[in-house]
Amino acid sequence: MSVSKREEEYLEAMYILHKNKGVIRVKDIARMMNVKPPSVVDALKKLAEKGLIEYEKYDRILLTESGMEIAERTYSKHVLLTQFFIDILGIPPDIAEQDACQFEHYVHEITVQRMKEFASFIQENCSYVLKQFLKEKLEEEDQKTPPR
Amino acid sequence: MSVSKREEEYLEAMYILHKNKGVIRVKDIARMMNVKPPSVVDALKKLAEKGLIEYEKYDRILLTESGMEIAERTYSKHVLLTQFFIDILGIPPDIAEQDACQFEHYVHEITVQRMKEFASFIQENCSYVLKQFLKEKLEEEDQKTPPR
DNA sequence: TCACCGCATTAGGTTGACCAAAAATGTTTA
DNA sequence: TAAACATTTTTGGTCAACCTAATGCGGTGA
Repeated sequence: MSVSKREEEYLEAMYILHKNKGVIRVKDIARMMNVKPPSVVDALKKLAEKGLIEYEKYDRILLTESGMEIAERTYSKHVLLTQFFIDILGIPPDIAEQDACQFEHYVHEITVQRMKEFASFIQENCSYVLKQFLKEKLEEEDQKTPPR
Repeated sequence: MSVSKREEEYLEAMYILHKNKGVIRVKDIARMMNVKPPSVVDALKKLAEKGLIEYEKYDRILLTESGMEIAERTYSKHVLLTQFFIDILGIPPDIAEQDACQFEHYVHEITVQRMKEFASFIQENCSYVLKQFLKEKLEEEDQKTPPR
């Protein structure tokens, strides 16, 4: 049974809530996902049918093992992509975050893996060149945002 | 008026058809997009209403100036992303293609721009290291796909 | 302990994107 | 030039994801 992009996003939101606050509440999911509570309830029902979460109405919400697995995989892509964009390309953090947050749902495992390996490789073998690049780009950005 | 991801994909498909074959036909769009002709017609009507294409039924289909602009922007992101994945990360072309094909609709201009600049910078300043990386990864891949 | 309030849920409805089947149009060929 | 074929369009319907308004639940303070 396949998991849609949107479902993956719900799972990831729940995963983060679980990690940060311990409990997963409809209201908080809604806020994170920028939707209204009824939409969350719809989503929860579907995810429960697919066996990705445990959900009984008015009861606590939990990720099942397979839901957790998907969420973790997605979240780790998120983290890796964000790091790559910031540390290697020197993208501003908020932009990097937004890009990662979409790409994580499509990118192949091999691509993120390679980004990770590439980052290490460059940092080990020509970290000076990388620093040079990042410095240049940072200066270019500062030019565009003139001092107040 | 905003353009959905899907609409952007239709525009890009039409752009490529126009570029490669001169004419844009419903049947060909359908094949490229993996949908049936009625879905294409639905999409065409909406795109025409938004002023992104010229479309009268049974008549030829053309991108307007603003439609063309969106398509070109999207397509150039596509090309750039694909190149980066292949030339810098050493991702197999078909995977690179698939990843680019999704990310192109979300990625910020600055990120693709940076990828381009990064690629040039590395190729100019430590092309040997890059070659080394790609060689290693290629060898790893060959190991996994044993000779027949 | 019960009334209240915030939160969760249901009911009912919208929109975008898709499809199969049928109808309309355009094109080719006998 | 008209029949046959190919392509496009319409019709009518599905499904996912969302919403507002109304209703239901459950913990808290008077």
